[in-house]
Amino acid sequence: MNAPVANAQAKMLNATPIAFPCSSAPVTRVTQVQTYAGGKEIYTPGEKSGTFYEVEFGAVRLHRLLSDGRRQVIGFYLAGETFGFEADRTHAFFAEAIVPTGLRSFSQPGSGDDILKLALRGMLRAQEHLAVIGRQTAVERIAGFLLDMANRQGNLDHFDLPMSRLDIADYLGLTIETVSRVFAKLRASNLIKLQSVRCVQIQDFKALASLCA
Amino acid sequence: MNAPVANAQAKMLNATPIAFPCSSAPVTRVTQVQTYAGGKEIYTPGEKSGTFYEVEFGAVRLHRLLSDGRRQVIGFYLAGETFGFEADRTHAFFAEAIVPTGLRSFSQPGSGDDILKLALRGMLRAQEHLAVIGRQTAVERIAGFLLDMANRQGNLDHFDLPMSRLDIADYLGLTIETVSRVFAKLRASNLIKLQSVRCVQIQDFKALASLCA
DNA sequence: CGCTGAATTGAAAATCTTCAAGTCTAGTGG
DNA sequence: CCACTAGACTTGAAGATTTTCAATTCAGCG
Repeated sequence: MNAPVANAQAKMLNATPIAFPCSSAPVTRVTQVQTYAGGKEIYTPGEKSGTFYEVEFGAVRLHRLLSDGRRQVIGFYLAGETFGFEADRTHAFFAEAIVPTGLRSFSQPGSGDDILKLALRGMLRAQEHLAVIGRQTAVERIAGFLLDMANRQGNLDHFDLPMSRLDIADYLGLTIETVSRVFAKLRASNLIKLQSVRCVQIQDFKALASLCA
Repeated sequence: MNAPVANAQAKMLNATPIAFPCSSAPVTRVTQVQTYAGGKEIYTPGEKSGTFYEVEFGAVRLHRLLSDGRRQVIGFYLAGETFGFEADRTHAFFAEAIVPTGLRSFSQPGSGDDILKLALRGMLRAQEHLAVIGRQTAVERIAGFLLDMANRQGNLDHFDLPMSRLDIADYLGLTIETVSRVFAKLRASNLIKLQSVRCVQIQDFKALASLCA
């Protein structure tokens, strides 16, 4: 198995979040790391917000449920990325660990500057998401998604896809079957290679980028 | 003709932006109102940002161009709404007046609190946009779009659509023909009524909302 | 070794896009 | 006042893409 990053702590399972102190405080007071098993909820809609989380390792998914039972994935957060502050005093989404995940939480954001920087980054991310799913075809969306994921993991030769195909589908506004078929097509065209189902190697960056319009 | 709001100043045309002083300063220093004819550029990508704009009347569109010539509309801003600060020091999008429009500009945002509030509101709007175009079918997207527009114009019985069908299409990731057909279908089902091409009356709020999943 | 959930694949049906005519409407000029 | 025009909008039909439903295949785990 080749997954390079996200499964590093795969052995640490089923633990309800356990807090433990942690030294290197980057921005503010309450600094601790909690670990979550894959699939564990971090918060739910309606809970009061005000706490931020930085992903130490693993991956987090934000989503919401539509009234017909479908699910919309709002975003993914990888190691080093921050989430948890939303526009309201109250959370609008579900946050879940996708794989075993460590989160550093900040119950008091530092200066107004810090929180502003985070808000702007959050907006940038939302705009990038918009840019990807505003495209018309499934191939364009998935190519854009893969490039974004590669970029966020340092443009390594190969990288993890910690989320399931269904997560990707719900993120891109497609069905799981379409996602699967587009992956197959990209692989058949030698644009990507799947080292395993959830580990992608981009073989032709330029060609992939040209698909994103 | 029935357009209630956006064309109030339709007679004021072709003016290159003209600045004139204005008294009621809501937040900060440099306060003035500029008017733009429909179709006039407000700023372009690459310009340095730092100035905010509040729409006094009219409507503004943010968009960007894809490499294949297609256009993505990032958002619409109606009277009372604020735009212009983006994640970077530099604008990432085109901003254009859709109809004759008056903008109050703030070259120095007030306190950090003010700018943060605006950033959070901007993020909320981006998330709502995501929620709308993340849906799978054209009917769902347009129903969601109409409800959003109605909501932003005070849930009046009828409201303006200052933007063209093409603008709507580029906003929702659809073609102009699909937008037109869905409007026709909604009208045929008595969910909406078109008082004119760009003035919508929602006849069945609940039914429309139920289409949004 | 056989589960079980995830992922892939196939075929038919539904939806959307594309291309090609129209139609409508506001603005112009006779 | 009325035609005329240009641009926006609508509508039709064919083709392409995507979804849906169903059946396999695959991978990790007891």
